[in-house]
Amino acid sequence: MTQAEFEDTVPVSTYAACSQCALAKLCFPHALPAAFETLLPLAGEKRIRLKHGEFLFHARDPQIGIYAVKAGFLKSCLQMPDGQSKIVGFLAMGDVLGLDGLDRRTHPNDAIAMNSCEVCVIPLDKFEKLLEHPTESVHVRKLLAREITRIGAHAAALGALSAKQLVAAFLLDMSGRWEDRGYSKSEFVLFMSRKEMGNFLGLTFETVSRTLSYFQAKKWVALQAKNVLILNMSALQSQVARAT
Amino acid sequence: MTQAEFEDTVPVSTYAACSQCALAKLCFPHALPAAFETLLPLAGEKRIRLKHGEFLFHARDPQIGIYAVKAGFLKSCLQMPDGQSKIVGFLAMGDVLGLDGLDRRTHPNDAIAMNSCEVCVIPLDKFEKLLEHPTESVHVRKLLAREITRIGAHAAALGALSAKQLVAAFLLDMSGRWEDRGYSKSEFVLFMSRKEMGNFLGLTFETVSRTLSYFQAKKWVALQAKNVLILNMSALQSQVARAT
DNA sequence: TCGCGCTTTTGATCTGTATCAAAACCGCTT
DNA sequence: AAGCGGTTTTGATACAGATCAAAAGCGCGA
Repeated sequence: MTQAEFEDTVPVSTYAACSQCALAKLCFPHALPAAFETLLPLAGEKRIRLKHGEFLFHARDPQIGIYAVKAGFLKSCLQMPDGQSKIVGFLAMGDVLGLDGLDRRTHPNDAIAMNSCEVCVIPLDKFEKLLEHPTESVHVRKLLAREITRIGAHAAALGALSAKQLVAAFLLDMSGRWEDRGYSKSEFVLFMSRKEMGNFLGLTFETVSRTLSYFQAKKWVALQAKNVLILNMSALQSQVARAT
Repeated sequence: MTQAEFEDTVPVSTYAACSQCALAKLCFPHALPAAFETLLPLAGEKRIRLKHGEFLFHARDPQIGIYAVKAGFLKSCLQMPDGQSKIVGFLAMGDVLGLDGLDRRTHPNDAIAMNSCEVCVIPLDKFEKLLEHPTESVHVRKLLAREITRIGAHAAALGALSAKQLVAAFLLDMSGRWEDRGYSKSEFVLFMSRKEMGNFLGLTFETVSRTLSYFQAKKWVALQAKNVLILNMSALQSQVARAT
């Protein structure tokens, strides 16, 4: 898919650059200082709006740019050899997508909107301009390294933890991500279905549902549909460290 | 651990730079062309020898440099919250280690020698010099992106595949890695124990052993201890795509 | 060469999670 | 507000893989 075709398939609009974006401190924090003002117009000048279920990009698509989530939630999905699709990550505002395409200039995964999303686009040529500045170059390497660490921990968890441990760890992870963004760490909304949680955790949605019910029965969390209220954070933490 | 303490704990010796290393085309291929000769002395001038079970670095150690495997095999292990240690990757000659420490300047994992190893060290300051050259900078980003893709695929596999699929995929992966290094893709030696395979794949060693016996009974592979002879590559491939 | 400890294989049984099934619940559209 | 499709919960059962157990194989040092 070319850039033109791409712009044809999704609504694109032009906005202010990162300098005016409250989220810039999350995706490209170093681009903010006054000294870099010449770089600012290079990045984030376009945004893409997506509706629930729309693809930001497909696996195997040539990489057109790097993306930063401005609003909404997306999932990153890998196509398995046996046909099914596995969720390998959930993306929220401030998260950067598409960096893993830098190896082969092709995305290894699908990026799919889970609700109404707004995503900043940094076209590849402008991204490369950005990288000429050492500070940005270091930052991009950090983002890449962080992603390796994150997925590595996820892989280890999938291979080592029980359903209860996985679900507890997931709730704590979500809690931390909301906290990072300045929201409550004990009261938040899960933006994915039980099925998507299960897919991500390598469990069936029934097991996820049962496990959440179990935590609720233990009074560790209070649940209402996708609303989560964490009542006993440390109980969840020790559940992660315990087996079964 | 400081560089000095580090050198105190493991035998270190000085050798020729990458320019004379037959493996340079695997780790830092772009450093080879004549135009970059000024950069060559910066990299790979030190090597570390490790014996079976010795640590190249521990999780949480401050990052001292980037490493490239010259000979031997290592494993990268993550410490789980419940105490156990999970293998998240196996490293062989030409593989680069330690890049994921670039985020926090601290290694997120242990790197442990599985036999007698020789590892090239690129101290961090020299690595940064190397990065000043755009070609190397691009290459490092590619290595990082490739690692994200690799671990992502591994995580997806752990969450989605059955024991038979996992073991078949593992054999094919090993086969491919030997082929990449110019060896036979159908006859090779597994450099890890069944226990380590199981740890990596999220299975018990008994299940790994049973599954290998099953493949052998099917005449898809011939096994003798750690020696593998693949007799029916496509059967293994379709096993990966099939369930159960 | 022998013997000791560790790894691997194979068997028997158990269990956590998947699967199958159905009812309750929710968000949307009309 | 009623109806409808998809999601979530809960129950009953099945099974893949874990666990427990024991024998066989192998590498290595004395």
